[in-house]
Amino acid sequence: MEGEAYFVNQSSFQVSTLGDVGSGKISDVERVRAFWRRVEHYDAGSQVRQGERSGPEKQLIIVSGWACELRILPDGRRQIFSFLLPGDAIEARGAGSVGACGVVALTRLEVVNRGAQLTVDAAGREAALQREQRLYDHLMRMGRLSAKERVIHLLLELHERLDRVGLVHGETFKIPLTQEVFADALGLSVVHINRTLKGLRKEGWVCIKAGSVTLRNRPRLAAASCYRSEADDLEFDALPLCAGEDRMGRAIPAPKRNLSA
Amino acid sequence: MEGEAYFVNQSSFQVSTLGDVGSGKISDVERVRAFWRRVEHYDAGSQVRQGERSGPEKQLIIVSGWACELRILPDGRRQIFSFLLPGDAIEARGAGSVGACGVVALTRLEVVNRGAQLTVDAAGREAALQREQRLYDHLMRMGRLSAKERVIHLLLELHERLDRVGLVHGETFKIPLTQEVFADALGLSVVHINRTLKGLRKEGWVCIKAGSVTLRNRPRLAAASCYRSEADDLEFDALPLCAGEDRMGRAIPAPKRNLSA
DNA sequence: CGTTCACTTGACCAACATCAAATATGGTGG
DNA sequence: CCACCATATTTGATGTTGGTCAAGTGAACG
Repeated sequence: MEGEAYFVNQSSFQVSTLGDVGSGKISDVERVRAFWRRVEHYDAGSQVRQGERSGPEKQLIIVSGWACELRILPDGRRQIFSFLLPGDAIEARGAGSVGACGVVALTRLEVVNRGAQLTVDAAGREAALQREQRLYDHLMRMGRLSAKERVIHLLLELHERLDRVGLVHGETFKIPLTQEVFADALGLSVVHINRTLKGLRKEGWVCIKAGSVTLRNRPRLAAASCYRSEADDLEFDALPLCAGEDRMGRAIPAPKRNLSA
Repeated sequence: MEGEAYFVNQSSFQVSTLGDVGSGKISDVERVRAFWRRVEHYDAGSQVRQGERSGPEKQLIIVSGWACELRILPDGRRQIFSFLLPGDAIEARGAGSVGACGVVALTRLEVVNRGAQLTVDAAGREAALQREQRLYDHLMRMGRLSAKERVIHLLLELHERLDRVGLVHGETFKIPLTQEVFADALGLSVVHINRTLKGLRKEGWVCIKAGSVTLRNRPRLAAASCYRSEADDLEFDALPLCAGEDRMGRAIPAPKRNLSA
C-alpha cells in the first residue's frame, strides 16, 4: 500500500512539473515519457552528490522518499540540518564555494532532474524563504526547547509539510525515520529520544506505531511546543520582538560593559 | 578610539559601495555626500524594521555597529540566530510571507540604504551562501558541541568575519556583546556562559577583557572546537559524509524499522 | 552616594548523556 | 515453518553537563 500512495504522489508531480513545458498538443503519454526519462534513483543511505563542482548545476526534485542534509564532525558526531520530503528541491549547493553539508537519502529516493535552473521564479523564491524559515525553527528548537518540546515541534513541522503534498491521512502520517536519525536531527542522544517518545505516548500526546505517527489534538501540541505554523506569520511577527518593560523585563538595552573579565 | 576605528571602516565602504555608481568625473566629495545622504541610524536595542510588508524592500548594509537576528518565544525564551557585522546586509525578509524573526541593533547602528535591490549579482549570491553556511555552523554548534566548544567556535567565526572587514588587530578584536546576548546566541544560560568563559580564561585559551577578545593559538582553538574556516570547504567536503565501515561504523543504512512502539 | 546594570560565585537540582544489557523485529537461508 | 542474524528499540544504573535560585561584587552614571 505504500507504493500505491507514492505513485499517486508521483503522478501529481508530473502535472505540476511538466505542465508548462509545452502548452500545445503534446499527448499525456509523451509527458509521462519525458517525465520518466529524467527520473533518477538513489538507494537509502547513499549520498546524493550533485553539482560536481564544475558541471552544470542540476536541480533535483524529490518525487518520493525522504532525504536529509547533514554534517559529520571528525569525531563522528552528526547533525542533521533538515529533512527533504517529496516535492522539495535538493539545492545545487556545493557547486559554488560553500558545501560542507551533504545530502543523504534516508529511504530509497526518486528524484526528477530539472536540469540547470538559472531563473529563480516566484515559487522558487517562496520555497527558499520557507526553507530558511525552517532553519530558523530548527535553531530555535535546539537552542531553547526541551527534549519533549523539540520532538513535538518537529513532528508538527513534518505534519504540516507532508500535509501540503497530500501525504497525511487524517492526523496520521508515515515517517521512515530511525530513532537515531531523530536524535541526530534534534541534537539529543538515541536513548533520550526513546524515553521522550515513551513519555509522549504514555501521556497521550501522540501515537507512534511502526513508522506512522498520529498527532492527538494538534492545537494543544502546538501550544505545548511553541509551534507556529507557517500560516500565522503575521500574527507572530506582530509580537514585540524587543521586549518592553511588561514582558519579563528582558529588554535589550545598550550594554554598558561587554564580556568583562 | 572606538569611533576612530569605525570611521576608517566607513570610508572603505564608501568606495566599495559607490565605486560603481558613476565611473566619470564625480568628485570624491560628491561621493561622500551621496553616501551620507543615505545613511540611517538605529539606537542600540531598537528593532530594525524594514520592508513594511508592502513598501519597497530596501536593502540595508551595516556600516558600523552590530545587530542580530532573533526570535522570542511567548514565554520569554530568546534565541539569536545570527550576528550582523559591519559590511553585512540586513535582508529584506518579512516583506514576503515569512518573517517570524526580527533584527535588533546590539549597538548603535549605522546603515546605508541601497534601495530596492532587485538584481542579485554574483557578490550577493556569494554572500547569501555564506550566510546560509553560517546558519548550518550555528546548528552544528547548538546541536552537537559542548558549551566550551560552542563559545570557541563562535569566537572563531566572529574573528574570521571581522578580520575580513579589517576590524581585527593582531589576534584581538572587540565584541560589544553582553554575556546574556552570548548566552541567547548559544542556547545556554548566562550563568553557564560566565563559568565557561572563566574556564577558558583560566586555561589560557582566550583572553577576554573589557569587551575585547584575544584568541591564543587559533589553530589549536579551531581543532578543539571542530571549527572549519570558510576557506577550507573543499577539503572538508571531501570527508566521507556517509561514513563507511572504518569511521566508527556509523553508517546510514536503510532503516528496517521506523520509530516503532 | 545611591542606583542600575553587568558580571561573579556558591549551592542545589533537573535534564540529558553514557554504558551496558536485554528485548523486539524483520530479513534470510535452510 | 524455523533458526539465525543484524538492526532497532527498550530499560536500568550511573555520571556529567548545564539550569535555576539567590546573593554578592564592581563599575558607570546621574
